[in-house]
Amino acid sequence: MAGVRSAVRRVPGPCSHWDDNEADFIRHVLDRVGDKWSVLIVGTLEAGALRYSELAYAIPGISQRMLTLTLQQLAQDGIVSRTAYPEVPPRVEYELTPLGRSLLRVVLDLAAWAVDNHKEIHHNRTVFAEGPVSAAGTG
Amino acid sequence: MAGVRSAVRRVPGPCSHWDDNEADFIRHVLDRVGDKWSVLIVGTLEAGALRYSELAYAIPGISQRMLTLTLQQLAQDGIVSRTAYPEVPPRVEYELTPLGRSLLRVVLDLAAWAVDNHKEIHHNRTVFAEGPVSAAGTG
DNA sequence: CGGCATCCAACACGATACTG
DNA sequence: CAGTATCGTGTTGGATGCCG
Repeated sequence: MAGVRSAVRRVPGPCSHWDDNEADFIRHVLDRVGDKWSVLIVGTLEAGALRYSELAYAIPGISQRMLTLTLQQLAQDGIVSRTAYPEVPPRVEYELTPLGRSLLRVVLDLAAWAVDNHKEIHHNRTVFAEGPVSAAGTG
Repeated sequence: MAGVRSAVRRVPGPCSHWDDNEADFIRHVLDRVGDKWSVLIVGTLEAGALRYSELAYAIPGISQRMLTLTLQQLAQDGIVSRTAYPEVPPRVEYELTPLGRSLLRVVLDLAAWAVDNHKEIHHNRTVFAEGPVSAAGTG
């Protein structure tokens, strides 16, 4: 954790910013967290394990492709666990892992920030459209 | 904040999940947070105000197009402030607003989570490639 | 039921060239 | 220096159809 801040706080000098290594897997996590389907799925799974069709049902806008794809990604990262029951009518349940729950907490914080500030953001966008003037004297 | 949880915790019943309204602006925030350029810019601006060219310099991989575009988005949302100095050699400085700083904190938390868990995630992806078996008995 | 493969449209992004 | 406009392209993601 301290590693991140130490990498971030460095004044943007000549060429380097934060280490490419760190930015790399941070970007990877960002790809998951920033993906709306991932967030929606993780959020939906907060209540407990759900079947494939239940997820598809709970998240109206999603396509089978995206549902399957995102679930695979999340399963690969160990965020959700996939349990297939070898029954005649196939049944597969997805559930948040401990790692997934810790991610959920972070995502929830993010959502909380969004809720706290969406009014201000919306307001900013509105006034921006009206008069985005922002200039300063020459000195 | 409680609004989000209350919307999330509801068991995915018939058709509803979380309110479309909430998911809407959460998605909007996600579009910013999930965008690597936005994160990079916000992170780079942590140190203080920077000029357009300084940002381009500090973030090697970015194109003018993306830099301008992302900066506009961030400025519209009130995350960064744009100050143009009417000098002969044009000078424009970008700086995090209080809102932007609060976002930075959230992003930093996210990055911290990434740092804390990237080893486990990477490990999960590895073992997933080896033996992703996960089945349960019929009951 | 759960999942995968294919096709195709939309869009995001980068590179380039030009302006004030 | 700080952008804007345009074009080409790579990827994303939805719709469809088929299989265990």
